[in-house]
Amino acid sequence: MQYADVIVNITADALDKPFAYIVPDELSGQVVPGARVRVPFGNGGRHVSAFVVALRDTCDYDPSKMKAIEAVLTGEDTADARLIKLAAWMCRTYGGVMAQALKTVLPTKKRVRRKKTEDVREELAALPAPAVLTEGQQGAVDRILSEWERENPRPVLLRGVTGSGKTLIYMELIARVLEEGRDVIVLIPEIALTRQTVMRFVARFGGRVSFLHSRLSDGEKYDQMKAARKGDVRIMVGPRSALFTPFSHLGLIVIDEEHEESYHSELTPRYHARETAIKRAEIEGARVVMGSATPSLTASARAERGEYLGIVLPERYGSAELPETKIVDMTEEMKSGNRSIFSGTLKEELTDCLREGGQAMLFLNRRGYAGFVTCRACGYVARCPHCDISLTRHLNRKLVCHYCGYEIPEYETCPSCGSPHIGGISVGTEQVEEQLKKEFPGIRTLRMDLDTTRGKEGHGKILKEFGERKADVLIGTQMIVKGHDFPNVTLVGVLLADLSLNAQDYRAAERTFQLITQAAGRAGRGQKPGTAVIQTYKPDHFAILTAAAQNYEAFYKEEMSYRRIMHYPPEGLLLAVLGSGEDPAKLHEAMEYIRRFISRIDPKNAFSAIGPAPQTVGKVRDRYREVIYIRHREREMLVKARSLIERYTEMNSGFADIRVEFNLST
DNA sequence: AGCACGCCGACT
DNA sequence: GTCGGCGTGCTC
Repeated sequence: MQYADVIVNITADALDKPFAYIVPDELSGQVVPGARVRVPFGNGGRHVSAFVVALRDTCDYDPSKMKAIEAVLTGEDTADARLIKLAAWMCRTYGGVMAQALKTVLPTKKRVRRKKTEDVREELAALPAPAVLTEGQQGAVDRILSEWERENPRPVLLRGVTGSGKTLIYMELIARVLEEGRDVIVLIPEIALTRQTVMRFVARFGGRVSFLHSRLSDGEKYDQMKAARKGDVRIMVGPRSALFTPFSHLGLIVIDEEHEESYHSELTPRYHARETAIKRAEIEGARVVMGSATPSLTASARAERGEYLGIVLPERYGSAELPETKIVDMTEEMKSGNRSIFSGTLKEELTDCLREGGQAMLFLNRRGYAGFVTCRACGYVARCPHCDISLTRHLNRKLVCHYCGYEIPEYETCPSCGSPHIGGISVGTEQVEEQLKKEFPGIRTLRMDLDTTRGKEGHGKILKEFGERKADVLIGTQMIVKGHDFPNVTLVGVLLADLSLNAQDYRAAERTFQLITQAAGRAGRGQKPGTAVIQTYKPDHFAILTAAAQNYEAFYKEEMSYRRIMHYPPEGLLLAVLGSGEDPAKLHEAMEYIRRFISRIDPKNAFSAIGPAPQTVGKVRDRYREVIYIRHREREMLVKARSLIERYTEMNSGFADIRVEFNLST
């Protein structure tokens, strides 16, 4: 006998679980995961449609109480049916079960609580007339439109520095798609959904545009999705989850700031919005346009191979010029006796900036700094000889590689210069603010980091105050560099540019380049020319040099050759097997078993597996976390490895308390 | 969600 | 006596 697990209705909490049904012989073969079926439900003689999420030969439910599937529903090409198809693809591509994929893709109605939505329309009077496209922007629009004439238009990757007018190009394309009677999804990183963005879209498209953001309740989100389904809304702007807006005639998906990490979901299914958008567009017959000043290496590599249409917008929009950048070697500062966080150059520039009535932003790139060990005299950082990833200090006074588990005892003195000033760095935005007030008495500062933005609207409030010139200097972490336009900022200081180079991750250089490029791009966005001061212990590192020169091509070339040598994505595929458990010894043992299992699937050694090693964050909510990386050239092989490991861990009782997840980087 | 079951008030 | 209110609880 064959049984099917079926999801009846995910809009009600109580029904949000699989129900088991008998598969009649005459329907076997047609009943497959992802299929829509008709089933009897409840004792009132009801019949409902449901989604098959799994097939099985055994059942845990009493078979005498079980009902049979009545029919397989086909031929309906509704928005829901297409989204379910997408969910089935996500399941195959990213792993996990169909029920989770369905929950991700279909709008769920939880408790509906209606809040009054804010009306921004009054503020619109303040906006200028619609902008006219420059020659370069019009050229880009024309190239995209002619690509759309083709039988199978490729996804478009638009590269243009901050201020080159990517948003204007999107809007022009959106207007065309709306004229065709088709709908549009615009994905943006959550942090970029500012009042400014909202206003620009509302000014151009009025009531046809709607916004999703994290402050909306589930009920409000559901209402928006309903409005989109009905056709009351034609453009949905929002983060990753907006990708699943149930439009019935989807024509275009825009992905702004394509390189942003927030497009990669941390929850199962661990989908990537870029790949998933391209798949949804394929199912719906829609197009994809993505843009960034600093595209991900993956996207650029695909454009280079011709899988995407790559378009470069060279000029900055308006009269603003690129900022002048100055790289300051902090090792030299230390040698000349300056032990402050601020270099002489930065202090001089800040003094000039304030005297001329300008504003400054100080950016402390703290990402990935936790746990790495550096020499404050020479900037030396210990790296793994096998993986070229910086080592992490553990509580047992050992330095460990998070990729392969290589470890050495902690240093007493710097192996490079002999200085005893080797240890963990701890600089926070608070210390920067304190120090700044000491060195510049009377200076007005605002601080923006996780602590100060926790409150409701905290982050919008800080940006608003800074925009109104209520402070001279804005100090912050990466969140201040994302897409905010302050015309009066003429100086940007990057305090420790190489900090993020030491993240325990093969993408460290890519992230550093992106962050510095964007930080420097904040200076001089209005009429005044800007200056960016980049303080670093590694003034010769290519990621810092190319970012200072705003030279994407040079960075791309160099970084790609490194990825090629190391077989890191996009020059190879990397499957992370993420294990977690409460008992660290048990977890490690289980991960060792997985590692051995991998070498058994592949005796010829076409897989290269590294690890198990602790994950970057080694313990979360009392669960220890380890990872094994598997590299292979072919995606199919990694997908196969994943399903074999999945089956292996399900069948072995030793994995009962261990949770295993997968993450494929391409 | 939607339907049954169930335990209390005013009606032919 | 019974018709109907909607509060719980269950649906493979």
